[in-house]
Amino acid sequence: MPELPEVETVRRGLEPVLAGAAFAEVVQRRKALRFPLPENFAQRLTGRRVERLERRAKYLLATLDNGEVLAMHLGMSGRFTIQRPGANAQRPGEFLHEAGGSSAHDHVEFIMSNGVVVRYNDVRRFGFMALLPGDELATHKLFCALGPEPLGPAFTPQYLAQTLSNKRTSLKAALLDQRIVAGLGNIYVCEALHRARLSPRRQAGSLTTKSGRPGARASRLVPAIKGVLEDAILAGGSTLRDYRAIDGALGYFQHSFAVYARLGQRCPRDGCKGIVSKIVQGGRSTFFCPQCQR
DNA sequence: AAGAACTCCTGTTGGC
DNA sequence: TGCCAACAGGAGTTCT
Repeated sequence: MPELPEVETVRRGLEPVLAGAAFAEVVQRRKALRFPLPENFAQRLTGRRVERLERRAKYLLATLDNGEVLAMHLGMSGRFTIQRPGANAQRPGEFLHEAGGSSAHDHVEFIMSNGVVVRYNDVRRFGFMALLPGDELATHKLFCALGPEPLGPAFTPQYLAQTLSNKRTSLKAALLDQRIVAGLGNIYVCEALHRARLSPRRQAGSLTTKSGRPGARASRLVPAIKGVLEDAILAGGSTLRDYRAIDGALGYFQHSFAVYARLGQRCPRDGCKGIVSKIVQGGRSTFFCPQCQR
């Protein structure tokens, strides 16, 4: 479910309640999510203080006062909700979890020293949590192969053209590959390719010119990716089905989609008369405008 | 060895 | 209305 903008929105919501607080109690309702939860998970967290909450790709990283890092991935349907101390009555229109009390698919609960209850809910259980030594993060198998942050300075047209050179897979599949660039998912790849006027079917290696320089296409694509992500973060992410920020707020970037989930509608690009198409690539739906995306 | 297919899981939706 | 197949924001594993 959540891609980089949604995870970043969750991070910004959780950071004020987690950073500086300690785990007073940890409730673990099942042994495993996608993978087994860490051995002695609750015991190892209890009493630890969270020093900071960061994001890498689609991971949330809570650095603890003993040097360990709690890494959390939301998978497709994972979400965090918070219950503030004394917030018992459900107010009209309020997100269910804000009313307090756990519900089905709440798999982990963090009761913090500041009285806030943070719940991890994940219907499909494709998410997972790991507890790792901080100094081993960079070399851990979950993180060592991740590509650069798309919003970071290392993600440049030069980097992308270089990395994609000779790749025969589709541009769509390449951008979903977290080893190439880390944090994009199905929605934002579709949207970025539309902004860059590039076909999702184009061979990834075709971004590289004969001279090996980035060329016009890579030079359009990189700013398109950054722009889409920045706009989506400003909008609090996209709510398709059930994604919410931790306070229950809806993202609203879905209202700005140019192509995603807009099959059959007019391409919104000025002067383009195309109709949004849908194809399947690697088992995932791709939305694009065959008219202006080449 | 790159690239594509399959897999995990539950809930919702759309077509008949 | 009911039933059932298709599909959903991800990504590790297994195949070809």
